[in-house]
Amino acid sequence: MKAKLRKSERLKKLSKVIKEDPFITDRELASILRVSIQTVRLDRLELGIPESRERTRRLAQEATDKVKSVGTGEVIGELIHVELGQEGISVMETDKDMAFRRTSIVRGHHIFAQANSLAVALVDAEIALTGTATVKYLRPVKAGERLVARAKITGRNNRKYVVEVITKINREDVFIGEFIVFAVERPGDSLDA
Amino acid sequence: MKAKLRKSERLKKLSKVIKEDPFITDRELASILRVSIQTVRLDRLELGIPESRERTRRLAQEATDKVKSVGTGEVIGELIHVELGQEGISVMETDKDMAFRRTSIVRGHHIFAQANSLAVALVDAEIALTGTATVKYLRPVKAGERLVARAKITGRNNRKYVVEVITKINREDVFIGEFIVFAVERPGDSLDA
DNA sequence: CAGATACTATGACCAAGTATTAGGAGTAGA
DNA sequence: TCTACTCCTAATACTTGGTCATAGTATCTG
Repeated sequence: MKAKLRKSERLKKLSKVIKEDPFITDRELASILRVSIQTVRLDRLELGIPESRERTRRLAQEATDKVKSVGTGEVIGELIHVELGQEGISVMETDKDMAFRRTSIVRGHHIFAQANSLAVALVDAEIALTGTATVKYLRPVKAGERLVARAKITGRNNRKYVVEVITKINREDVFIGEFIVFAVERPGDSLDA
Repeated sequence: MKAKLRKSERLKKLSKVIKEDPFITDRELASILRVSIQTVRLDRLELGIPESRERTRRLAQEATDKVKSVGTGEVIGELIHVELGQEGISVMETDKDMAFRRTSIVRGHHIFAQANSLAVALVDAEIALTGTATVKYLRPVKAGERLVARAKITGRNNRKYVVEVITKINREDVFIGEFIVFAVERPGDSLDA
């Protein structure tokens, strides 16, 4: 069974190497693993790993999609309900890219980002900017948990809006924040209260 | 000179189309532009546009680099000075990807992210989590401006740290925040004060 | 020893190119 | 009108990084 062991180890190493460097070609893989190119191809086939060009293509596709989904929507998370000037709800799926690697705890600024962009989106004005924010993290959020943020405009004074945001995971509050948002005509206007 | 005009227009259209869809092949380009593949290749050569696979490769490379620069470092921005448990400075270059497209004003959560991650990094503990944050945006930040955040630990009570962050652009304050950060042994510990 | 499993080798083929050379079409100036 | 020119197309040979199928060798194992 010596060969089998060698093989399963090689398969592991193969996927590891490819994960680390998706651009690598079969030729390079062959020389790293000290086997023939054919073996590498068979191994890839067995593991269902596509060819180098396909891997690169997917990476690029994924990346451009990601950029678009972040850059195009002005709101972080998915807006599932909005009553302009009143209230709104946004949902955000968290993943390990948002978290500290050691603990899998989502970094605070992602939760803040969801809440902040929702608060800003609620204000019915050409341009709205956050003036101040007071937030509290009630419990750590694990990567993979689904954040539901509900925001309400609770006060208004001229161009100044008070927005309260509560973010929950399965009905449990995990984050609460108060945002003072300003509707601005020309950027550059003072943000002082 | 009719042909020349047609050509220069074609070149423009070529780079435009490629910009919109970097994955497109010469064959597809040829049928879109109603010329032969050879012409497309010559045009690309003239414009210094690499082949489709190379373009994809670069896209993927760029994307993975970006992901790494965000995901690898636990701190948003570049840490240029840290005295653990005392103070630290981080610098972040802003760009248009961080801003609202219409106004080029950097979204608040990016500024928050820099300050928050710096505050957390200052705490000398295995795991540190933000408990509460109170922040104020003093003036809008334009894409391209360089943010310098300086954080100081101003108080400590057992596992609870008070960190004050001031973010400046050329000595002008643009953001000020107070973060209460908790040093936690086991994730899941209460975050209440 | 036979048979299975693992590995290597070979050859035909493909996509999407590069690089080069050659030739036809239209146009502009002498 | 002829010539020279650019522009476009075509044809050919070669490259990379593969797929797919098929055959041969090595090695272990019952």
